[in-house]
Amino acid sequence: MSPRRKPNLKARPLQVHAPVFAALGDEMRLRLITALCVGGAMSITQLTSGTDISRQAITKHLSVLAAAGLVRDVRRGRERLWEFEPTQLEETRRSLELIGRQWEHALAKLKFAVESNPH
Amino acid sequence: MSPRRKPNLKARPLQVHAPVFAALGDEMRLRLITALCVGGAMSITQLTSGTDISRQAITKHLSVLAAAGLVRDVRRGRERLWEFEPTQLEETRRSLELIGRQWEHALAKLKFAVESNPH
DNA sequence: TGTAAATGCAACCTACCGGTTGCATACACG
DNA sequence: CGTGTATGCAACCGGTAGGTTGCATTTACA
Repeated sequence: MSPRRKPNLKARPLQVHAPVFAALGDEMRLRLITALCVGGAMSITQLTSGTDISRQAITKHLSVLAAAGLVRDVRRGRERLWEFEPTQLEETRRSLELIGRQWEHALAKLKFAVESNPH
Repeated sequence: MSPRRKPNLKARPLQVHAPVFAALGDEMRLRLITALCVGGAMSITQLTSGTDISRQAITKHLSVLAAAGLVRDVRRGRERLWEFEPTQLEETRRSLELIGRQWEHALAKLKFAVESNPH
């Protein structure tokens, strides 16, 4: 018997991560994530300054990121601070890792089949 | 001195991965990737059967994935086989990993600042 | 050689996405 | 209490993404 890999019990289909990938699929939103990640929690106006688009556009981007669970907001006085929320990103990253492993596994199986039936 | 982390020399900004994330941000395309990954190279018609959308739609999705470097095609006779191309996906996965680490690093720095200036 | 299968090309349509502008609202602070 | 700052809400707009349909082209094979 070939050494059997431990089955991944909570193997949710990759498709469930589509909204997260879609949220990440925009340069400006990736910049926002980076900013929040290295700079800590920031307000909308803070995030807007330094960009060349309007505050409303930034607000929309933050909404998309929040809907995907990548950031969350916390009210403080009259301002609304946004902060990076690492859990969802990490989970999505692991799903990519899993795909890579499945690929290696498929390759190994193919190689085995070829070797055991060369002609 | 706190133990300094080895600087990541080829630290391309996260934004360069936006097209890859955008390509991954669609359920159907994630299904296609999964299919190619576990099932090996497949033709367009093979990939179309089992879905409820047209062959042309599948072709477009494959083009998007190919443009992002996630799949590649190889002609064989009158059919065109598509196969998963793991390199780009792995690189993108590592960029997510990096973000997570930057976040942890920022947290640690914040904690240090708070502890060394408690009042 | 003729025919059906696999694919390519192009036009078209609709919905949504990223962005703007204008105005309303909440609230810190002198 | 008034004023400026930070934000919310909604309408609007152009472009493009995702899908379809129709027809042309290539090629395996009887």
